[in-house]
Amino acid sequence: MLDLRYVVENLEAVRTRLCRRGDAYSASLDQIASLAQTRREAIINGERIAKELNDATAAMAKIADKKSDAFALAREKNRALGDARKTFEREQAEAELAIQDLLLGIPNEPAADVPDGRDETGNVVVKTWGAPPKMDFAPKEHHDLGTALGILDFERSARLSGPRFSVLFREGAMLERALATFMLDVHTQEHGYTEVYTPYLVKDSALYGTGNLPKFGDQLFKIAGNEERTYDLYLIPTAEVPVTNLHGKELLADDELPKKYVAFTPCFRAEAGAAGRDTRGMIRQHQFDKVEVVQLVRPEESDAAHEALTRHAETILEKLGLHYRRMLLCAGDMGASAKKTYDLEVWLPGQGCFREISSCSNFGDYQARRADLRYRPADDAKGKAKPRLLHTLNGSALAVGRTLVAILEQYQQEDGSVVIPEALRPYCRGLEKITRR
RNA sequence: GGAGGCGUGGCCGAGUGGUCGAAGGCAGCAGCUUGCUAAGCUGUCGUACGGGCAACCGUACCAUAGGUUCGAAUCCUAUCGCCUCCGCCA
Repeated sequence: MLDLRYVVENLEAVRTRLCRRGDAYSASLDQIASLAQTRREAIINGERIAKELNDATAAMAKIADKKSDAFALAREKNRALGDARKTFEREQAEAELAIQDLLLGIPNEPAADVPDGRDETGNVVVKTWGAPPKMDFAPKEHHDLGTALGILDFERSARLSGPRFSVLFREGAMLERALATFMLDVHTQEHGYTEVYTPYLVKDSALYGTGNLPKFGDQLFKIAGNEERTYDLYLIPTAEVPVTNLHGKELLADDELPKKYVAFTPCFRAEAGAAGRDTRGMIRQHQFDKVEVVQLVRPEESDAAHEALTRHAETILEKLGLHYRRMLLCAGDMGASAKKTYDLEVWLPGQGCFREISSCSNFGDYQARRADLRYRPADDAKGKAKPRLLHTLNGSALAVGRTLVAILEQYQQEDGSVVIPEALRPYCRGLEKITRR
């Protein structure tokens, strides 16, 4: 969410910058400006009357005889003031509610160094690491490989849960678990992240905090039932949601920053609107595992933290020897909450293309304002510093299922077996290769 | 699931209808001390919004949302959360 005062005072500049996303949100911005004026007038009027009433009330407290005519008269007079105040307060509250609704629907401003572009064709290749593995045969796609090896099963998962799920057997299941442990170890031991285990169900308020609600509810699984509950629960679409909101409504001390968390969780996505896309295999599922890194940092540190965090994700790919490239997303292809995003795309020889395996974003204070993430800066020369909003960042490091896919496809052999990357072998009881049984 | 209790400032903790934004303590900050030494003394010290060039002024905020009242941290209702006991359970 953008700051109201900032929007009102920089209306045209905001309009121009949002335009880069493909929609200037002009109508919303104009409504916000107008409502802000209404709100300001209601505040001024309401406060004037509140002052009057407070003075009158204080005077009443001094009347010794509460049964006197003077007291009764004052009471009558003040009743009207109280009603008037309530009217203005209501007007203010209504304006604020409407403003809030509009602001929640407005995306973040793209950073200045984000390229123009309306969709993924506007994204820019920043770098490419490694090379496609040499294969003197036609590479297979992961689902054919995995099914033949008996480690992937999409028939039974369909029977159990419908489309967009999978069952993993033996080395498949082991690899999933090994990858998660491997990634967690690297991030906690080498990159300084604190491992955290969170709930997989969250209140809607947490989803407002990260920006998944109110606009993208169709991507979420909402938990049905339970009449007695007064709030909605959702399955998390990513660990970003519980982890980013972890310190919501707290006031963090300067010396506990930056907060760096890594969490391994399942992710649940409705994939509405993705009908027909990636229907085969493990690329796009309703449930998948992901190791997510999240940072809460001082505002002036977020750009550097974004570069570092992206490197942390890349490290995993490099340790696994997986050929990939880094993309800088253009303004039109970024998520609504982000101000700058790098996607890491891993090479899939079976599909003959790069596929997203990680998305690393800097959100500036956009999520922090929604989720109420603040810290008190260290005292400056002028004395005690005011609380400030933090900046939030996160990235997949990595999507475990897609990493498994990439390993199957990049490490496949002509006979259909799959070599296990060396870095992963200690997590696989030393196993070097997956072969057909 | 049943019974009871509790939610106050960064933290702890007073306060049960009328100058209470809220005593006291801790932490922090500034200064003074330097023979009580992981010390002592003094002062200062919330957040948001609105107005003002500014000093500053005003309003709101005692879990959250409503309500009663001339007036609510204090009374009422609902909700959320935590604690204790019983039951159940992995």
